[in-house]
Amino acid sequence: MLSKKRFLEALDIIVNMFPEAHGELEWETPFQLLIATILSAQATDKGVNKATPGLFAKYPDPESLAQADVADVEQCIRTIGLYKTKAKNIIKTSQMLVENFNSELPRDKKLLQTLPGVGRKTANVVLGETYGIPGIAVDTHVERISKRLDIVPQKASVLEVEEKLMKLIPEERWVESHHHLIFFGRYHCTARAPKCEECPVLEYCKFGKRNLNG
DNA sequence: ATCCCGAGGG
DNA sequence: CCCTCTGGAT
Repeated sequence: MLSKKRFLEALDIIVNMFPEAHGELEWETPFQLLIATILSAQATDKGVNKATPGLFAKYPDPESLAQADVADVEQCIRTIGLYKTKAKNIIKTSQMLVENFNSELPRDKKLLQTLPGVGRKTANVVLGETYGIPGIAVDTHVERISKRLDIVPQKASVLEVEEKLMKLIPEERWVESHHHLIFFGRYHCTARAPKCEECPVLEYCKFGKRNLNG
């Protein structure tokens, strides 16, 4: 298991690899970020960004999306995976925002998660991006990197990964670190063919050393 | 544990 | 072809 000190050293190197790391979903309002993030489940941000302009042109706010026809919303987002479930969820979420939350996003993590399609990861992303509320969203990249660096057991749940990262990283760095880890996972420490042979944190990485030695 | 599910990459 | 993508609900 990698120590806290060693992990923070590796994290600083990762930060320097992608100093400009940021959220890549495109949105104009907190509501649109929420919808885009719901749509991003098991989908690439590029795929989501391709569909959301058309969706938001027709349904820019909770009021309009709350009254939308399911079939039309499905049409708008059909190129994104899991589109049937997502169409239903974003309409219902919009209805709940209008009816229960005065058309505004609840800033409370638990409350936000009462919206259909919004789980822990999505709530963390939205609250961090819009209001700067500290949190670490554990997606497929963050989970993979945490396990490759061996800061959690290979069988750890995403919640256990989140709790471990919150222990290792100072709270004021949670939101930015999340983005750095994502960029590292998306563009370097990829799932399929990770670039271990040219990796600046190889000396910290159990997985990488084993990967190169065979 | 299983289902949902299209696009892009290797 | 097979794997992966800023998961969530049952």
